[in-house]
Amino acid sequence: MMNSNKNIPKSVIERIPLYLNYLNYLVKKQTEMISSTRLAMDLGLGEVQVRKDLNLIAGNGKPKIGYYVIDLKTKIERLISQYDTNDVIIIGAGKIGKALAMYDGFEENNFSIVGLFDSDPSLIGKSINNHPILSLDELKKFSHVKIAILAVPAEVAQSICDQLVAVGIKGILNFTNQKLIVNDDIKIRNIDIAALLTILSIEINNN
Amino acid sequence: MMNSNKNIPKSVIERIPLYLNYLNYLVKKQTEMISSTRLAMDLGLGEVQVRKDLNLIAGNGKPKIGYYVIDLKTKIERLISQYDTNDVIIIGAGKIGKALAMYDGFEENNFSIVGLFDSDPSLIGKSINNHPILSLDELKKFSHVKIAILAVPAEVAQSICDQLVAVGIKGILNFTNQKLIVNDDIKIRNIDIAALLTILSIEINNN
DNA sequence: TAGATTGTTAATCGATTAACAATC
DNA sequence: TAGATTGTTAATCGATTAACAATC
Repeated sequence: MMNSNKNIPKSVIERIPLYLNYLNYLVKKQTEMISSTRLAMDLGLGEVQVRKDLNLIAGNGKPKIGYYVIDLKTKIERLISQYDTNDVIIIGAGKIGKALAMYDGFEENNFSIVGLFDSDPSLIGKSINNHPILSLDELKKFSHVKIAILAVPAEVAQSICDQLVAVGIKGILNFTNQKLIVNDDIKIRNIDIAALLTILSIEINNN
Repeated sequence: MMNSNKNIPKSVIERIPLYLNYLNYLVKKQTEMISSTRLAMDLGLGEVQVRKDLNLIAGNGKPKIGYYVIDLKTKIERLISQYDTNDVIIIGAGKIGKALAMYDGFEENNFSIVGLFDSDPSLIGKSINNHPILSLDELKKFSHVKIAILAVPAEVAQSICDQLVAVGIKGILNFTNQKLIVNDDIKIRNIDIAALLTILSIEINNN
């Protein structure tokens, strides 16, 4: 089974969700074709950049015509779902973990929370938004899961991260402000709301 | 009142929360001095980069000695709090807004949720985690607030964004996947959890 | 065909890193 | 003083953009 990996650069990968999101909107509007010019305008990107990105991702724009919406969407979805990355677990049922478990919007984007874990014995057995809180010992039963959302105290983040990797997790959405050290086949993305508010503050104050 | 604005580049601003976070940790450990070498190692950054950043931000490292922790922290905090950006409002009491209102961790980082708004009349008057849900008409009473968290449906995001700007908001943390068009004195940061999960999926699938 | 749009090659830009000078 | 660490100048790298060629 040939794998046509063109090794997409990080900067391009980070724009793919934008494209996918816009393509979904076009599908809903039943738009068949889209030009890079239009796409660039609506997403606030450079049009050459869009063309380069789409060419790299899909490689089949037609001069004078543009790109087939469905075709682009299919190509992008193929990039995403080669392996099953729809099932996601949340580690930590504290403030953030709880808020995430309460949030019901994952399904809309084809992600599904299939487990919620905590190390606090007094929480285990309770449920948040129909997600029973499980002990970390049960992690091994979730070995098909590739993505974990990490929402534990910073002090234990690295050690729990190591446990996750040990049971086969390949990608971590890290809500802690602890920098995680992992092999480079493990992918990490960090979300820190307070950090983003801080950045906004600095930008506002810097005129 | 002289303003020693060195016009800090975006890439540097984005690292400042990392530094601040680490400095807080050092203060807690009662560490007085820190070298760029050490800082770089612990944060996973290049040491020349750290030196350049700190020099730009604080400009007072001492060869052979390093940087005074307290001094660095003070300099960074001065960047942040020239204007009052501690008070934050949340717009939208739907899935995400609710989850954010439930999340109690803002105070730890000196941010405080001072208002929660929604346009749905059936929600107004109710409370989430002791935050009463207010009508958007009441926005004008919050004119001292500079930062808003936007968590409304994508379709209304731009028009509500415009309203926010009209009442004096200078920075928006945008949880919608709508690209917001604003004057460039208004600062925007986007958070899209689904997009980050998608990026992780692609990276995992791309080997 | 002519014109609109894609695709590619070269130039530019910004950020990072390397090499080295300055200094406590 | 010698050595460790900061600060700066130049080189490198990657990503974006500009100019233009290819093509439906």
